[in-house]
Amino acid sequence: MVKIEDVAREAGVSVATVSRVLNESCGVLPETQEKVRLAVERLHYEPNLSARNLRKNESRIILILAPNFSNPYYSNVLSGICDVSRNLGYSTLIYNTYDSNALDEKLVTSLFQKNRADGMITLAVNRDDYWLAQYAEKYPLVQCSEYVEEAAVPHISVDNRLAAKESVQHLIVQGHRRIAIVTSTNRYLSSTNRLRGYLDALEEAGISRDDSLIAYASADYSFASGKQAAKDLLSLPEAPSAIFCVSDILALGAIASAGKMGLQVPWDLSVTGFDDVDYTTMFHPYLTTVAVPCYELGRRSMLLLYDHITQKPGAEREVYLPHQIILRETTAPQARTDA
Amino acid sequence: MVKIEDVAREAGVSVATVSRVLNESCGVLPETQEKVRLAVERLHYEPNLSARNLRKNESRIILILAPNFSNPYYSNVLSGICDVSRNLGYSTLIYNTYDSNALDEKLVTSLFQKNRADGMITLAVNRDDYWLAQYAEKYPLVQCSEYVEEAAVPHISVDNRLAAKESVQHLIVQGHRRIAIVTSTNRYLSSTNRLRGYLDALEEAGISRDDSLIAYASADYSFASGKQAAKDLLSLPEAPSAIFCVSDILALGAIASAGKMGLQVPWDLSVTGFDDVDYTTMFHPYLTTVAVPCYELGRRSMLLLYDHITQKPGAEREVYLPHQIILRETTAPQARTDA
DNA sequence: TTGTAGGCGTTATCAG
DNA sequence: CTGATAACGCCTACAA
Repeated sequence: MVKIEDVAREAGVSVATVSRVLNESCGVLPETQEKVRLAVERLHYEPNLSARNLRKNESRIILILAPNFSNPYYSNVLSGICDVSRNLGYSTLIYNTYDSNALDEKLVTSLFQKNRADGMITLAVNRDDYWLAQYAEKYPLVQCSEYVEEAAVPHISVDNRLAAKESVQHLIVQGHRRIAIVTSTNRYLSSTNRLRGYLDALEEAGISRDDSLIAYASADYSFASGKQAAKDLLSLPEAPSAIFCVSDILALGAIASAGKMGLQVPWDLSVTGFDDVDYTTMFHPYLTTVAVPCYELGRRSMLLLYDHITQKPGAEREVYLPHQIILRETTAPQARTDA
Repeated sequence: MVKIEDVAREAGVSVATVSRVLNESCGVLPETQEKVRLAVERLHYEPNLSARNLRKNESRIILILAPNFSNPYYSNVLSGICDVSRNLGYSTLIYNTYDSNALDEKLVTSLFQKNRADGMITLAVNRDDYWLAQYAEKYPLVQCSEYVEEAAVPHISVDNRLAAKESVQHLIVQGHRRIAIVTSTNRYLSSTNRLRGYLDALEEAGISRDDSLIAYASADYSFASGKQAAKDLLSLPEAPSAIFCVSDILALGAIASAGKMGLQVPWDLSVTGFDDVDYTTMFHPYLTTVAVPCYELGRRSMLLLYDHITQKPGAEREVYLPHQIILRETTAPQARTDA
């Protein structure tokens, strides 16, 4: 292993000078700098990060708390984070939280005390993970997509409530009155807010709430659970003519269920999803959904975290990125069988 | 920050003793051990990893070189790696290689010289990434799924050639003679081997090779490119009655193409995929495919890497995990229109 | 069984 | 502008 001392000898200067050239390059004669650079080249010198980190008391590592990445939503967010962090000179350490819950305060705190990470981005905190607030006072933290409403901790997401409302309004405009929702039993704030948005839309349109039209899929938005939830809904004495699903995969499950029960989407049933992941346009009917800028969400999270790590004055604490309602083939005006 | 010295003072022993308890626990009186443990508890002491790593010349970090994780195949492998590495006391650093190619020797080597990682697992090397061989002489490395055939570098995968052969044989048994393949323009060994397996099966069955039946989809197995490749194939004067695709997503694209051209799968066309990712059973017809044990592949990779890091004598250098042909709804006996 | 002390490779504070 | 040197927090001979 070649170290700074070797470079100093090779360049005929002191280690201090080498270090200066490597870091700031300020206050060193251009010719001395050149000598050092050449020596570094010749020896293929790379500074030892453990030593540097020890000395500077930093790690240049960002911790990412992510649930099962198989969800394409998360993989896109991850890409965004990784791209930015690399540009900023950080490495990204990924901790699998296995579809939340296991997200343990002690584990996380220990990683920071041990000086393993300079900051953290969470992708799927539960709305009641209150411990985060206390944690954020001590270490740089950004919550991406999901966040704890009551805690004043930096977060970045989409306006889920508004997006859901707009999506349901589209259904209402199409003449639907019996509109169901398939949400999830997880404890994500997004699920709550999408339900709120759904109710907002109904209320504004003067449609009274019917709790039998609120179905719950599994915590991890599994296809099977979406299928089951839709089946239950469609088996109701007064079945809905439209279903708003809080995730694309759930919507796909709902469509499958409808097909199995002999219902044609969108003619017999309208379905909408959320997120706009790739497979929404892999099969007909293409899914009407809400596009969420996953990659951008990731990118901005890292940028925001960096502001907090570097203690940039006036760093934002709350960012909402624009969403977009994408009309495709799974919604249609209600067939007027009643009224 | 509480350090080992504080613990020593609190416990009334020397730092050496504390260190011993923390690491080996050998040769320390049980009662002394207890004193130390209590002090650690009281002070919430966590050893500083930078310092420890500097001293022990290790990082306890594993580098994972992965392409776009949005591919569910990779996310499952990743889960397997992460689970094992955590148990082994390693953190996993993920480097996005953006659908290969950018996998740069200099970048990787520098990460090791800098002492940032103790070992590396690659998920998608190209079959001609020969530099890996030299690299592997200096640093622990395991290639997962894809590997460089000519290089004697540890790798773990599935027997792609055999699996492909078996898959095509299933088609042959069903009476198909004009069997096409949709492979990819990427430089993965798996693509090559699946093509070899396809040819093996044909040859063994006495079916002569027809290069017009070999189509190439995009390097990243995109749905759109699968669609296009299938379209070209089906537009042939003598169209194939079965298509073997080297990836599930490609197969889904082929099915979409067939549908668009008025062909019913499996009655008018048989299609098979590869990998068995989740969405193969999200839409009818469910895909006949080859199941690859992704999670297990990841798990075993990390285990193998650990053997190499710890220089376990007789650590394996070549591991093949069993695959499984899964018959579902996209293959059927050929409709005897010819012959 | 336990303690003392030197050093891992850097950076940063001083003098010069 | 440059060089010597003291930390950073930990582990591990070696000594007791």
